[in-house]
Amino acid sequence: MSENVVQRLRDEIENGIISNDFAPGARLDEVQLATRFGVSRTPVREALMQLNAIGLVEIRPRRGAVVIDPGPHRIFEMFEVMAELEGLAGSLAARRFTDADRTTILAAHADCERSFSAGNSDAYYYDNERFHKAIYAASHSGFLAEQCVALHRRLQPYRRLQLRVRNRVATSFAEHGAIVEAILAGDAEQARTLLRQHVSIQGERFSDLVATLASR
Amino acid sequence: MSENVVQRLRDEIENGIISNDFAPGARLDEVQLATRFGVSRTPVREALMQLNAIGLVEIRPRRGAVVIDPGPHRIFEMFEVMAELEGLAGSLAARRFTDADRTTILAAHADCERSFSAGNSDAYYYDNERFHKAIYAASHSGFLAEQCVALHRRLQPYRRLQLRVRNRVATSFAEHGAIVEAILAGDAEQARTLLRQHVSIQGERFSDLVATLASR
DNA sequence: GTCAACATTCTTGCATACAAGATTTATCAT
DNA sequence: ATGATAAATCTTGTATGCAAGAATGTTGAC
Repeated sequence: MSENVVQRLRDEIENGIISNDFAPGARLDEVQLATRFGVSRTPVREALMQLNAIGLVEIRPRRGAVVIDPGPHRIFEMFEVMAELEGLAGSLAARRFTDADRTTILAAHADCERSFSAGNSDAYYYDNERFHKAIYAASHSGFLAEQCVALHRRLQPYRRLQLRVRNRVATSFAEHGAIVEAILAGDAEQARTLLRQHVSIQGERFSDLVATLASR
Repeated sequence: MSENVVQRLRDEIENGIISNDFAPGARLDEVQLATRFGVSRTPVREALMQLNAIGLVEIRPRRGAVVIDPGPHRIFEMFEVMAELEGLAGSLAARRFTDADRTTILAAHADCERSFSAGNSDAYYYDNERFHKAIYAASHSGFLAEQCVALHRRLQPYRRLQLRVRNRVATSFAEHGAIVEAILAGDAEQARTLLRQHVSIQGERFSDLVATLASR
C-alpha cells in the first residue's frame, strides 16, 4: 500500500487538515492520533514534524501541535503568490508545450466543459485541478510544478469555497477558454496575465472569501 | 540555549548542507549525527523528517537519508521561480513601502556600495542578502517574504559561486541602484522587471554556473 | 462564593530497546 | 580466481519507558 507508516500518517493528517476534519486551531494530540491510526507515538511525532516544516502545523514547545490558522489576510497573500506562480507556469507553458501537453490540456478543458454544462460543480472542482496541473506539467519546470501543486493543495479548502459563489464556475470556465487559447497560440505574456487574473482574488472576490470564512 | 533539541539539529544539519559540509549525495547516518551532537537518534530522525519535507533531504525507505543533489537544470528552475517571486516582491514593495522601509532599503544599499567600493566581495554577499530581505519586508506580504527567504537560503551556495564571476559584483550593484530607483519612484512594473532580470540566470550566466558547478 | 496556592494528572521530549530489512563479509563450488 | 550463496553485521523503523514541564483539579483562606 504505502511506503511506510510515517508517510501514510503525514498524508492522512494533511488530508484531515485540508478537508477541515482537523479545523484550524485544533490541537493534534499525539496519543490520540497514535491510537486512532493504531501506531505508537514515534511515527506520529515524525509526521507532525514534517507538517510543521511545511507550515501546516505549529509546534509549541512542551505544549503540543496545533493546526495553523492562516487568517484571511494571509490567505490572500497565499493566493497572491499562487497567482504569480501560475502566471509563470502559463508563460512557460506557452513557450514550451509539446503535442502531448496540448492533448492533455485540451482533454482537461473538455472535461471542465462537460462538468460545467452538467452543472456539476463538484466534478468541475476536480476537473479544474486537472486542468491546472496540465499547465504546470506543460511548463516543463519540475520545481515550479512542485511548488504549484503544494500551494494549490494548501489553498484547496478556500478555492472550494470560492466555487460555491454564484456564477463562479461559469466565469472560471470562460477564463479557462481564453487561457487555453493564449497558451496554444504561444502568447506567453497573455497566458501569464490571464492566469494571474484567473487565480488572484481581487476586490469583491476577497470580500466574498472573508464572508464565507466568517460564516463557517 | 535553544528552544529544543530538534530545532537546533534541524538548523545545524541544514546549515551543514547549505555550507556544503554535507555535500549533495552524502549519506546522513543517524547514529553518526546523534553521537556527533550528543543526542539520541530520535531527535535526529525528527530533524531529518523536517528537512525531508522541505526538500533538502531524501529519505529512501530502509536505506537512510541522503542530501539531495539538484542538478544544474533544477537549480536553473529554482532561480527561475526565485526571479518571479522577487519580481512580485519588488512590485508590491513599490506600491506599499513605508518611510521605515525606505530607510532600511537605502541603508542596505549604502552598505552594498561600501563593500563594493572596498572590493570586499564576502561583505558584499552579506549586504546583498540584507538588501533583498529589505525588499521582501517592504512588500508587506508575510507569506511572500517567508517563501523568498526560504528559497534564497536554498540557493545561497550557488549565488555565492556566481559572485565569484569577474565583474559580477559591479554589475549586481549597478542593478541594485536601478531597482532602488524604481521602487522608491513607485514604479511597480519597472521594479518587477528589473528584479526579475537581476535574479534570473539567463544565457551565459547559466553556462558560468554549470561550469563552476562542474569544477567543484 | 471566589480566588489562590498546592498537589495531582496529563502530555510532551528525549532515550533506549527490539525487530525487520539492507548491506557486507565469508565461505564454498566451479 | 570468480561468482554465488549464506551468515553475520549494521541500519533503519517502530514501540516503550522515564523525566520534566504544562494543565487541571482540589483544598483552604478570606
